[in-house]
Amino acid sequence: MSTEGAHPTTAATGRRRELLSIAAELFADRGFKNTTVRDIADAAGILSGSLYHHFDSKESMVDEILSSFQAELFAAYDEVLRSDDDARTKIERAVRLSFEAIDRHRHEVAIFQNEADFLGQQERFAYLAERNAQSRDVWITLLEDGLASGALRPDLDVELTYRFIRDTVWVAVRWYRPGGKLTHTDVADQYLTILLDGIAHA
Amino acid sequence: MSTEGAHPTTAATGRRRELLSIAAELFADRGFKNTTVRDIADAAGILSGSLYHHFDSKESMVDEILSSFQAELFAAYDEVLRSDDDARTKIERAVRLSFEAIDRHRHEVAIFQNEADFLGQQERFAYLAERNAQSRDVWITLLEDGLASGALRPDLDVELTYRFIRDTVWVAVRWYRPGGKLTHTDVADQYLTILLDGIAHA
DNA sequence: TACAGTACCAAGCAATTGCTTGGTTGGGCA
DNA sequence: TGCCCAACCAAGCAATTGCTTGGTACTGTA
Repeated sequence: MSTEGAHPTTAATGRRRELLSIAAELFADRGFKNTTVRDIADAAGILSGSLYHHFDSKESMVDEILSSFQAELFAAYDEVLRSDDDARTKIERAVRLSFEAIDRHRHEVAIFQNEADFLGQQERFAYLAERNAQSRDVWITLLEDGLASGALRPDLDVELTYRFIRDTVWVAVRWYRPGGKLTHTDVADQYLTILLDGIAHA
Repeated sequence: MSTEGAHPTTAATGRRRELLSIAAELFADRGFKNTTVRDIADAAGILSGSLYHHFDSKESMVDEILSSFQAELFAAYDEVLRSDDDARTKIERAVRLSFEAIDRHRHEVAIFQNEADFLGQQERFAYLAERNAQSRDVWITLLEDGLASGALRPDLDVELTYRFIRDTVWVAVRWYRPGGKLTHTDVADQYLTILLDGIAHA
């Protein structure tokens, strides 16, 4: 009868986490709708029905994958916001933090990128839209602080710049692979260089 | 027995085009796998079986949608490449051209962005990967010309810059809506400003 | 040794899916 | 008038889907 948190049985038994990880990889690669419970079970070496010993639906699997990832991510954003770094440093930290999330949670990021719009239509996943709004607030705040402090050029359209950064950062999940030639720090460095100073010759 | 072209009956009868347009919107909004032939038929006001009078499979519908769009897009790229504009102008034109494509063919762009990876696994859609490579060639050429002519800053990583531009441009299809407050030209202007000169204060 | 709980299997059901088949309708043309 | 043909309907089939049910093997604990 323990009812703390959205996922009462999140006290992962090990196997549960393992299955979620397998599911996350498949959801990220093929899409949620395009992954069958039999696919997941096959990858785990069990029968599809056995999944329902651990989870009560395929939906609750994505739900748990996404919500636990989001919780971790937004905790990190909050820390940046609450720090007393200057505006430019905060922006840099927020960008680096995002690439770090891509490095450590590619499947979760990919699922969110690909499925949030569609899943968000269901009431169960309404928190996805809330998180989106929350993320926008973070960035708009950072950018406005940057403008106010003179760190950013005054002719920027804040809303459009926010979208530019958001899209640019997260879409990297499509090609970035941990363990590849480029570390997530390398990518963040280059992206920040372009973002802050542009590609044109000075 | 006419066998010219990949789609023998592409000589659109009007109704055919109409059905493809309806399908494209649904594919873009819900995803290919997530759109049923009954969804398409309902939206068109006919029964699902009647679709098979016009097309021989759901797959051939996306196929036709994507391949005809790609043909148009790459013709436009070619024109930029063959022009005698300077390097920077060519880059600007290529960016603007992409936003124009998003404006005029949002559904097609969205489908390509969302489904290309998955569909590309099938032999039938191998041309998607080829087009991707072709697009990369275009951009790498433009960027290297820009570096050679001194229009771009010499410390740029060409490969990463290519990805940066590609991702940034196409991902805009997720939020851009024709007829909204911002025209595609507005968006292109702002994006080019950031891309070329960065967001930091000079 | 008895027992409880976790992790799973074996079989199958109801709904949904893409697609097929054989027929009907109505406008254009000779 | 007779015919054609594009466009559609009505019904349904086989496969796939998410999920359920009733049971079994194994492990740790008292």
